[in-house]
Amino acid sequence: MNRLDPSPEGGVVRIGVVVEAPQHSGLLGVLDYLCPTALPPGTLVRVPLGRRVVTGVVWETQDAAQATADDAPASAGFQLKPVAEVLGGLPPLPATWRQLVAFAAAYYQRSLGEMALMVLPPELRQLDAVQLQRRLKRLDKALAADPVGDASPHPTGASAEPAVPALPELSAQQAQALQTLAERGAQPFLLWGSTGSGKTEVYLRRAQQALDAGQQVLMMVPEINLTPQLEARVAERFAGRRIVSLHSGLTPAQRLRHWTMALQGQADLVLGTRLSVFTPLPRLGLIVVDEEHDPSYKQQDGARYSARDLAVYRARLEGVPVILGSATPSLESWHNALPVAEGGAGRYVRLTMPERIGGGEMPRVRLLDQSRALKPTMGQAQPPLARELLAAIAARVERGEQSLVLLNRRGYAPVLHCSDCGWKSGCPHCSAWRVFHKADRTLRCHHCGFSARVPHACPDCGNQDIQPVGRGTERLEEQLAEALPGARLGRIDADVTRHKGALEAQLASVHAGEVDVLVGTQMVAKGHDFRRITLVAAVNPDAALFASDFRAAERQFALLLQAAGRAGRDADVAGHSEMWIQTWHATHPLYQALRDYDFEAFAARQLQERQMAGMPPYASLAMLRAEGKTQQAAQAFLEAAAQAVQDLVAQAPEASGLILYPAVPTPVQRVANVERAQLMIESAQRAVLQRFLNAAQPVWLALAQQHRRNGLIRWAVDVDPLAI
DNA sequence: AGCACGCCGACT
DNA sequence: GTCGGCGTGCTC
Repeated sequence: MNRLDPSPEGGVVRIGVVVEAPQHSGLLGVLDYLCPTALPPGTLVRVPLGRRVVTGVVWETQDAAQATADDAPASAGFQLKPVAEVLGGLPPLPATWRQLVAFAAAYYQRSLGEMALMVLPPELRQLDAVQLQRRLKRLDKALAADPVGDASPHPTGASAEPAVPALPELSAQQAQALQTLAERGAQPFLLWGSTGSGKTEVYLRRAQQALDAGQQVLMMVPEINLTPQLEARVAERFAGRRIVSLHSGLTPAQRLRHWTMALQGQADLVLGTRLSVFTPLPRLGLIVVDEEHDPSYKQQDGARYSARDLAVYRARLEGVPVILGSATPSLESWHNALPVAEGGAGRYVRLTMPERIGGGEMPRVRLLDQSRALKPTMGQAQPPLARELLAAIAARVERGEQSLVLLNRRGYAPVLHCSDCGWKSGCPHCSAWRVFHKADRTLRCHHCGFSARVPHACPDCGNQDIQPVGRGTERLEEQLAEALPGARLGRIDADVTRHKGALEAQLASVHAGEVDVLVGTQMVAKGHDFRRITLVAAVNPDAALFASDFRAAERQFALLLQAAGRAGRDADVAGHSEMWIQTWHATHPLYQALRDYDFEAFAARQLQERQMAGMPPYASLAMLRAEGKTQQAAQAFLEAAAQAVQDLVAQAPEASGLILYPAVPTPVQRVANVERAQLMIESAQRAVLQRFLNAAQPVWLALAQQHRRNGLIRWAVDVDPLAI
């Protein structure tokens, strides 16, 4: 032991450190190391682990003498190693950060170390003390040279001019919302406001108050690249403050720099995506979650956390207000904001802003009954666009107004089909069709990326006549071009956006009026402020009505309403703006509610269905997912997992309704030659589900070990799954 | 997860 | 004779 003690005073302290180690590594919890001095919890260190040195976070400190007095089972039989080095120069991560990470790890069933290290900037995990010191010195120099501005997303050379922009006048409802915010203090708020009602202005005003009070603000958005306008607006409004962005699109060095500025209190406002919910902010005073219903707040692999839910938890932890904003709140948030007297949970304060700023009306919704509209042309192979809709678009082209046609499916056609032998363009590695992309003549699998040139003839029978079936955005663009000669077409989807700068270029040409008809997937429905669009059409919105996923309707309603919000943003054109829904089910309640812009009615109906079906927010769900070499292997593990915890299920209180459903293949059963299956777990009480998962985890861990040689590849628990 | 050790096929 | 495949096992 003596040779491990480098301290001249002879004092050795045992410290607990968390390192990046997934739960199946067997290294759960906190690892013990020796250190000459007691490092405060939250300190970043480099520690030896096996034959390498890894970055870790000091979690707890214990006196060595005291430690030996305790039984210390974790280190029994181990020769404790000393900490390799301390990553000095950075303040320790705050206690609230550690509490947030600990909560997230426990709630989402991941190891503490994995959670803690995963939410640090990736670059930080690579650097040793010397390298980090160098980075910090450079940052200090840059900040000293430019007291405010350099690190902001829009560096401006001449920022000496304090160009205070004139603040827009508040509407009565904005003023009311701000007053309620001021009165109710540190609470969760649901800001329910129509698109165009000025939610952003409320965020900015409230943020201004926090900044003036010397506090930091965390502002979260679903996807930063899709909302460049918000970023610009924040930068403009708070020109005198240091604003940093935090998202996965940054270079590793930028991300480290922005994160460091947040931790050191140099950044006043952090604008970021879901990963920014973990940003350490010593002076945090306000959290904003914009478009809180957006599915991108849920991490979809690894530790599957919900940044929106963690934001609410964090706000309570730190005693600060959190504003969740949306025109179409998630039913969870809606239920939380509904007073108890109205059957809700009454946990959030609801702020309502029903009117659009400037008196602009939402577009009139027109439900176009396709079963009638398309009858005369039913003989054709491909259902075109309804004549009525084409006429409406053509009229707008003539008037110099713009139209947006929404189709949530990219590519030319979702599948190719041989009419002779029945061959279809399946993916050899997945249980899915390969999509025909006409632009580059490929058949592409959207699940595994497998791509090949489109064949000239049927690969099975040699028939030359293979037909595209169905329609994607490419084909829609082509059909519109044919039907509207002379109209200038534009398209925005993931294929266009793949090329860097293409999205910006395309948006700019729309804004410049160089596009008459814009075709796009859901990504165009988000946040963009198109001034001259007076018609939005959804041409294939019905699939969501009958999806097996209980959240499909909620998502579709939000998407359509958000899309409608793209139209009529200028009051002078709002009067004749329209939202067209080309549907086979015009009388469906979802469309009826949409026609009346009645989110409350839609939500009430959905909540009623959820309650009857025992679904969230009236029940808590977890999904046990497995991947295997065969479907049988994946399902065998799930079934064994359910079997192994039968007694735990039996122990749960009767009223909690803890149910394990049978193992089933996932909706897309095979991806990249990996078979996937899942098993749903449900309980009426979140706490019961949590206790159950905590108890089941070690059982499943051991079981998975056995099943690995039977073909189990991976498994994981997804708490509060978005899709089922 | 990494990174070892460890035992069986085709190459400088 | 070695280089290298990835199967099992360990890391405070």
